[in-house]
Amino acid sequence: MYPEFKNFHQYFTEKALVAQKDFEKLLPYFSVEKYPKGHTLLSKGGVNKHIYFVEEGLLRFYTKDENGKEFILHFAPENWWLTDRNNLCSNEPSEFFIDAYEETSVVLLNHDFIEKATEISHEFRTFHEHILQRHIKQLYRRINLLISTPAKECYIEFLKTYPNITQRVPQWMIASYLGITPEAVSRIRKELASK
Amino acid sequence: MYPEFKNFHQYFTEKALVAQKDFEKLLPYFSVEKYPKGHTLLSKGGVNKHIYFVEEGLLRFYTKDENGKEFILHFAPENWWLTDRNNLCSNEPSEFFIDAYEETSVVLLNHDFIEKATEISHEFRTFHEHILQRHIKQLYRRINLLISTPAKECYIEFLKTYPNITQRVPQWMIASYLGITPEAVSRIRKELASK
DNA sequence: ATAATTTCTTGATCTACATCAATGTGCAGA
DNA sequence: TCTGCACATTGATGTAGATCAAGAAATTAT
Repeated sequence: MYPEFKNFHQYFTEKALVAQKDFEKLLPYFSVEKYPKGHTLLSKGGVNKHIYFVEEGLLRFYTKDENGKEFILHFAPENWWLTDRNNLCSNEPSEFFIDAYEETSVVLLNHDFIEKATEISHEFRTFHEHILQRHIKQLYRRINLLISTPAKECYIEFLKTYPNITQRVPQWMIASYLGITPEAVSRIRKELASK
Repeated sequence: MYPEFKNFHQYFTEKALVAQKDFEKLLPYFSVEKYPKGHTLLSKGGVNKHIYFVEEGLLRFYTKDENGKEFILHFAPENWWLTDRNNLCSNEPSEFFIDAYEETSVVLLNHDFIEKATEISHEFRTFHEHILQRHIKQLYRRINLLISTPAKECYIEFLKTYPNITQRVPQWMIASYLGITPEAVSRIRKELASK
């Protein structure tokens, strides 16, 4: 069923507990897109009101400093959400970049979808609120890690948050996510391996 | 008007653009509390489903590590919101602490208030969504700062976020918020003063 | 006011991680 | 298969900020 958005469907019915009949009502309100490796979905200064559900592949959300150095705020592999939430409500230009690191297919939603879905399905409404709250909590956890913990433990936490992503992205992206250098990641790994 | 929650009222009518008649309908749905300096509103392991609007005073939101060292995630002076959002939806015990660093009076809301307010006032609904999104954006900015920027600039950004808080809290709390030591804050200040 | 406690400053050393540089490794294209 | 090129490793050295320690200043308690 729904080969193009199997994960999305499964997520809605099994995680968000949205009834199949409600899901069917929502079919007209979203679309599926496929992006090649390296495709840019949002650049600094742009406006992008989409909410992405990653069906397959890997997106990354990041900033660049004056020298073009990238800082990754968030990876989004299969079954993750990604959006520049600021953009949703306002028309302010974004400070962030989003691009596809692998060939990626996404389910494309916008604010109307959320409105419609919360109207149709009480389950979705509750679930949507829940994921927003959980997202905020995760961000606080990450801040807490960054201000309280040395790089080695941040790396260990990273592995827990994104199991198997290590094999899919170059080391400098992990370093960029952790706020350290690729060399430091290499040494941390060496040390962890020796145990 | 409303001497006990003047700021709250002003915030609702002027910032959230809630009509006076709608505000009046909400009067039965919240209460005002006053806490003495040092009062603990939430401890790790506890559950606390309140949303606080700080009418007067100063709350802080923080964690502690195994050695009891505190890490401040968030200050909330007048006109700020504070809540352990995870707690709102679930009954999981909290990982965080909240306490009053000054004598503080808060407007106490809970999830029902938000439901009611979004039902009564479309303006509030939009505004509430907006502040959630903005909150997430702020958290990403902070993460971005932490992974990309040396302590001095983090300190400068802190001053922008919380003008005048410097005079109200000890230096170690600022250090704790920035993830550095009080000595480092002292040196950063000295350096900034010499310009 | 005096004592006690907390906070702030400053200096001396230490350490985690950065930077720079060289070498090694695996994969993509001719 | 050889040639690049991006990526990973390792070593040598530098530096921001930590830690430790002592004294000054400010606050709070007696």
